[in-house]
Amino acid sequence: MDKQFKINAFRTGLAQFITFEESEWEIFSQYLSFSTLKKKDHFVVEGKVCDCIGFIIQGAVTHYHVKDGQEITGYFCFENELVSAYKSFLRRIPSTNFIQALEETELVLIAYADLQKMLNHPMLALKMERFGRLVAEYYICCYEDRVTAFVTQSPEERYTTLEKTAKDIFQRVPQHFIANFLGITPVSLSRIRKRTLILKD
Amino acid sequence: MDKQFKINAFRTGLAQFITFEESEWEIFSQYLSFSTLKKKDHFVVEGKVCDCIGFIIQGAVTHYHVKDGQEITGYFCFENELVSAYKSFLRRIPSTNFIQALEETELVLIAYADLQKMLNHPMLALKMERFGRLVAEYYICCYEDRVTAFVTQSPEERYTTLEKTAKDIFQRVPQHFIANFLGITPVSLSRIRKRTLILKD
DNA sequence: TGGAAACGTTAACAAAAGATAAGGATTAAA
DNA sequence: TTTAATCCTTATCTTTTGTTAACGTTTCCA
Repeated sequence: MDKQFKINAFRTGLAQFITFEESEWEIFSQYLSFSTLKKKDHFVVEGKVCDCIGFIIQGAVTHYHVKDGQEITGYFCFENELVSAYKSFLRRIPSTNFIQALEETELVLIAYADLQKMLNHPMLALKMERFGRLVAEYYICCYEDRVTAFVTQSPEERYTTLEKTAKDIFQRVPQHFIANFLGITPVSLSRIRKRTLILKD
Repeated sequence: MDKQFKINAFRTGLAQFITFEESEWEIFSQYLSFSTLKKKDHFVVEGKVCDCIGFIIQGAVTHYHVKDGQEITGYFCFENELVSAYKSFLRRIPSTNFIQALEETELVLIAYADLQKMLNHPMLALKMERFGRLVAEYYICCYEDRVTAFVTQSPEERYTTLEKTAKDIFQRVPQHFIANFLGITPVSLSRIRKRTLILKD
């Protein structure tokens, strides 16, 4: 995939958070790098500090933990979303989970060191601080909903909500990943689907 | 409680995020206001836009949802922590939950409108953007752990972890609130406690 | 293209959690 | 101080979930 295309797509995608003036973009874009993950390639590995934030131009990734030798999927990201092991990235500590490409995935990357340089760059500092703030605030809102769902809803309710609000995920992600995401086992999700399907008639 | 004391405590407490120069503090502190909540007073009510971020000088609050007429506690905050219904505050939408004082609680407040003024204040803008970013990043890290716990751990494991890492909560918060926080019913938590107590001998 | 791996469903059983109610202890309030 | 409210525990029963394993499909490679 062409770099210029990726850069443009990135700029468009960032508009949900912030827009750069030409002069700012010229500087900002010099700090970007690019990466293509093949299916099953890892973006982050447990035990290593996550060094980049990625923006997905094309493709999809999963976040998963390994517990007792089992992989448990906690999250997915698709096109036009940022991806990183944020706690690891922000605190510079080893990641506790893996991030892996579900399909061939095209990314634009911002390295931690480069982000720091931009935060210290007189022309960019204010905008980058704001950019960081808005991204972080965005995730807070997402997380708030997610935690609320775990606290106030049953697994079946969480499934029903997901099925209503993000039906496309089911076309794109194996069902047992979605089960993990909902905090239940694949077998249990299969049962819930059967139950709720009958009720729909 | 004396305002000057509260302001000083606030400044000290903010040091976990950011430190202000004298000149900055003079401006910043003019935007602060103060509040004392009596036990059971609400900081935020469902259906209303949350207008402030509070910093707890003294006291404790709970976040709770009402579902089918039942109160379900999702979170607690204590001294030296910020409190707000963030999604409501940030997006200017009605809150989906209540925030209520568990004890008499002393707060320093930043109103949304004032925060915007500070973000536009030439002397303060950069620092406030950074402040906002760091606070939001802090919560992302908290939320990441919380969601991970829901996805990868059983209720019993979540209880055991909490009991290890934040035992003091049990001295300060009714147990059925903690049950909600863990995503289970009070009856179930009581059983888990009995189970794990026996295993300890 | 043939064999292996991955995936979803189902069954059977065990374990855990939810719902409801009752009882006792503590705390708060009238 | 007496009454009421709050809180935790326990018991019983129902429902749901977890666990393990089997089966048939589909997908993926080698």
